[in-house]
Amino acid sequence: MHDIRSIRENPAAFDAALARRGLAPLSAEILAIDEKSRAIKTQLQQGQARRNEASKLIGQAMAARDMTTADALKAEVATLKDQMPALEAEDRDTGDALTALLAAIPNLPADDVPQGADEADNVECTRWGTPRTFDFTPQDHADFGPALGLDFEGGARLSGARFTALRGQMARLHRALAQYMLDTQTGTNGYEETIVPLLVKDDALFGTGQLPKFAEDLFKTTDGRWLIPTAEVSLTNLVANQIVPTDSLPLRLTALTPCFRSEAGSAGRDTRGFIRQHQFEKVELVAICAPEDSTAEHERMCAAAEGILQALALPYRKVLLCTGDMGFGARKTYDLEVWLPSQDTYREISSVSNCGDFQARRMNARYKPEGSKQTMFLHTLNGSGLAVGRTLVAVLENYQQADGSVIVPDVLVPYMGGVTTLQPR
RNA sequence: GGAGAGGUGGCAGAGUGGUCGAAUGCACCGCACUCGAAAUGCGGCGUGCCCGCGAGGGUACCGUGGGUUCGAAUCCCACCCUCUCCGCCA
Repeated sequence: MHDIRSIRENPAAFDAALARRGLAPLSAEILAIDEKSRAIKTQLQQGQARRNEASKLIGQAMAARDMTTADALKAEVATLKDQMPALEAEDRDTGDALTALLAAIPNLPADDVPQGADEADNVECTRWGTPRTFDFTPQDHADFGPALGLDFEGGARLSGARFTALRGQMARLHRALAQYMLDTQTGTNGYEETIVPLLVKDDALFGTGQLPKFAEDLFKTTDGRWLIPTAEVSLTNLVANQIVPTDSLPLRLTALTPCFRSEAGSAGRDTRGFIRQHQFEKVELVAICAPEDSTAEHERMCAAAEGILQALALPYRKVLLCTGDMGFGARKTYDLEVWLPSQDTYREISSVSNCGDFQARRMNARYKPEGSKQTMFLHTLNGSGLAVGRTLVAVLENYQQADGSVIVPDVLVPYMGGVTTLQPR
């Protein structure tokens, strides 16, 4: 959500930032509505002021038994009240229009975000690890996975496309990955373990920016709630409408949850395999901090996500997203892309974003800086640390052997009850 | 799901139709006293929005949304949430 005052003060800068996102200028339209809205407000409030004043006088007149004056004043208020509903409606309508307009505008990119149209313009920051040289042709996990317990057919029978069941050693490996990630983020990296609701109300999704624009990407329950598409929604909204005690900042939270996405816009993409599912698990990282700390917090969070890939010895690259590829709420995003041998390319496995005060404004999450009487909006950040399903795919593909078995990465062996290899059946 | 009680400022807690944005206490801030602190005294102390260069003025907000009334924290309706008891249940 954008601050109408900053748009008022510098409409040109606002439009310039929108242009970086590939959007047409909006400040003129916004400010026209804003001006109209304020004019109506002023008029309405003058009416209310007179009504309040007259009502007090009526009280006094009646106490003095001066019915003539009281009746005259009552008549005046009656006239006033005839006009007010129309003004009230107009006030509500312009206010709603302004909110609707502002709520649909994405966050503005940070200055150091590269200009670009789509993912082709993203900038690679670093590469870690060297893709393994295979002495056989590496297979797609969708092909050798079923023999190891990836049950695509079972999932599809139950629930349709993009649902998968995991069985036996595959389920165990998935659990091992999730536990390892959670242990690392709560231990080494100091994020607070959190269990959150998976069903949330409209307000929560508005707060993080999924609503009102992206309802079609979500699943909705019959009682009007929504399944979370990411634990970012639940974790970040924990501070919604709160004034967070300054000494508790930064808040660093993590949660392992299933995530539900309708994938409405991705028909035909990644239809094979375990890459793009309606339901998948993810260890999410969220940080809530003071504005001056969010840049450092962003780097810290990204490092926390990278640590998992490094511990698993999975080659990856870190990419700085360009203006055209960033999500709605982000002002700066790093993607981590893991090497997938079967695709001979890097695929997204984590996205780490600094949202600045964009989400905090939408959900009214504030703090009171030391020595200040004024509350200020917090900064919010979120990142995957990591997407468990995609990490499973990366482990399978990078650790596959010619015989269809998969070696378990060293750090996971304790989580696998000592099992060192997944054997096809 | 049924019955009952209740939702007021950072917290506790008054307030059942007019001068209530709201007593009082605690917490907090400033000042005085003190070498300093405590205690005490005095003063201050909610948020959003609109108007104004400013001083300041206005408006809205007592769970949420409607309604009655010249006037609503207070009356009416609906909904949400919390607590207690009963039922059911992982």
